[in-house]
Amino acid sequence: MTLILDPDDPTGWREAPGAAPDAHAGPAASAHLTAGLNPQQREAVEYRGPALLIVAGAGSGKTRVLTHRIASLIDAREAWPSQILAITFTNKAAAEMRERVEALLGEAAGGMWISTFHSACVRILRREAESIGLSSTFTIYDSADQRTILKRIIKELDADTLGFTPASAQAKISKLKNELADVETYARNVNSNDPNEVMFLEIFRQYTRRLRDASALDFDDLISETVYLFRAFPKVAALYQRRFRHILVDEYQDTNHAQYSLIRELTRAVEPDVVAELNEHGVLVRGLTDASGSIPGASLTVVGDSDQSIYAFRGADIRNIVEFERDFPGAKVVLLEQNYRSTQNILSAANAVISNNFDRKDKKLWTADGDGEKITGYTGYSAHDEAQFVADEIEALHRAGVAYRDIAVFYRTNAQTRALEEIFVRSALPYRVVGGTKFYERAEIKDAMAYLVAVANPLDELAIRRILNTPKRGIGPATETSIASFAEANDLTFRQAMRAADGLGLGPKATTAIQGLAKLLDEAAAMLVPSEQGIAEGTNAGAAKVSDVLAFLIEGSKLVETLRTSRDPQDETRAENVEELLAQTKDFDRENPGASLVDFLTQVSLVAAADELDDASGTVSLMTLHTAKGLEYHAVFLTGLEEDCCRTRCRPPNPAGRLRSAACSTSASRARASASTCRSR
DNA sequence: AAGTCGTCGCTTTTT
DNA sequence: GCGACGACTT
Repeated sequence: MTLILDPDDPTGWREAPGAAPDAHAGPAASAHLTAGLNPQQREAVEYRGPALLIVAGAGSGKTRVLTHRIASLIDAREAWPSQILAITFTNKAAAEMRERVEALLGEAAGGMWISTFHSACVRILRREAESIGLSSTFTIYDSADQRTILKRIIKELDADTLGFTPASAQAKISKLKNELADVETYARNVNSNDPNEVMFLEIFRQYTRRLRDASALDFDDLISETVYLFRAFPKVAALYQRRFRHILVDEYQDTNHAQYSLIRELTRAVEPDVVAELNEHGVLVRGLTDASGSIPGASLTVVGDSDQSIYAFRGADIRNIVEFERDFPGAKVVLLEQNYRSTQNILSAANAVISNNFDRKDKKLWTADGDGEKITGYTGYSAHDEAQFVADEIEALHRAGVAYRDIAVFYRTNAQTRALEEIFVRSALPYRVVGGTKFYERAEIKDAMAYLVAVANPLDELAIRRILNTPKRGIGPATETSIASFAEANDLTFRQAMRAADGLGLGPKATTAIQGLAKLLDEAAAMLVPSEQGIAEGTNAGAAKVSDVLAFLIEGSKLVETLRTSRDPQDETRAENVEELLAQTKDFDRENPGASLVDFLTQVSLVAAADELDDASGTVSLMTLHTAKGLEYHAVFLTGLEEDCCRTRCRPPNPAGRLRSAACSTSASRARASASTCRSR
């Protein structure tokens, strides 16, 4: 293992006076960084110490506090930008936070890491991949990819007879990974008399093996593998523990065990023996060590509110925030209770719902903005009736001068958009569904992306098999199987087996087709090799741009051509979608000069629904309550509030025309979407 | 190998 | 109510 000095770590910080974190650093911030803050917000910005918990009720200005706190740390020279790691919930929130910090400081603050858990982990893993035997161009599998693999495994093992479905296996694997239980840990606890457990272990094993062989990680791996990396290689961990002196985590109530463990690893002190090793490798630690010769753990700030925990289904553990003071003894707690976004009527209604939660610490949100307009309740006779009400109300708001883009409609599940969309189309209301079936989930886009993935990561068998016969080139399942078994028998990768297609004894047509595809992918990969100068600099100089590679692949595979000449009328739209993807890669190339294909693929893998939201769109936004978290609108509609609306599975379909639907809207005041836990019974 | 028809089961919520 | 998948046909 080699330790390198982080390339984007400015060296100046070592010389700076007071660079070491110091709890008694004196008056913290310039006045402009605390101006206009209430006393509690100011306290949260100015507090200096190892651990700070900011309990921030909905709409209490926590983003403001976080950005001011970061700016204050930098402004007071208590941290260099590169020593800051801030974790946000979406990439969009990260970009906004960076802009706001830079606006406060009046200068660019490059080197700050502000990102989601997943983005930060990918960045670390790509850099340290070789330590854990992974290619730095590893693929990130989304849930559809996971399901495809699990489907194949379940079929091969006949596991469906025991009731396993791809979805059930995926959920179970995800749960285990979020609890940091890897296959071998699970294997040790398996009850060998239970055929279900034995079968699941086999599924888990195969799944793990296939991802490893393909050099691929799923979403949950991104977090857990980073934790394993840090635990197995203290010297690697020390690089990051040394670097990040201030770690700030937003939405802490929605962290799961793996994310919690990651934070614990990152805030761990570096022991003197490891400090000595860092020194030997030329990693500078001067000014960071304390009297005992160790580097103290980073200071940690978490922001959250247990009333706003909505991700328990993906392993979020509310104990992380409830037990923060026990985990980090001596932690300071600041409560933000003044709400700046809603009127009292809205707060009271929200409170009435939340107060039904058990185990709840009472919080009293208040506002100085007065009662405001009352919330409107409406009970419809059907989903369509409800949608019509919403549409009429939106029209009324619009006539009263509210812009469409300041209006949002929320629901629990994506399936609930249907009635709304029908009525909105009929009423000619401009709207946009945020999330749901995304652009990148369309089959033709996944095909084009699979070409890029296959070029970036030649080990990725899933990607290659997806495009093997797309567009149709006469390679059917039989041919596919014979390539796979040839690879297996000769210890080759699928890709290598394709290159050696001559020896497979297939028909001339199939052989030519396979070799043609292998050649296309190899040539595209060759375009990505940087020039000698680029290699010498360690940059991407001389490598083809993403859009050039994609254009080459589309041309060589006839992907768009095939769609254009197809008889299926829908294929014209599909061709346009692929062209749209090409346009997006051009935008990417322009906005990210020097970025690689892997950077593009990573970005696409990690976009959240809310990241796609275009603030200037001029349309009403439709989205799930989960997607809405952290967003803000002038008027919002909550639809489908009736009991049991989303659990049709266990109930017969609703008798026609008698579905009770409830919508409620708030307007003429700024309402902030902030969903709350609603545990039934 | 590709096209057509009929059956099953599925959806909370997401990085 | 829709889409994915398998069996069947050409």
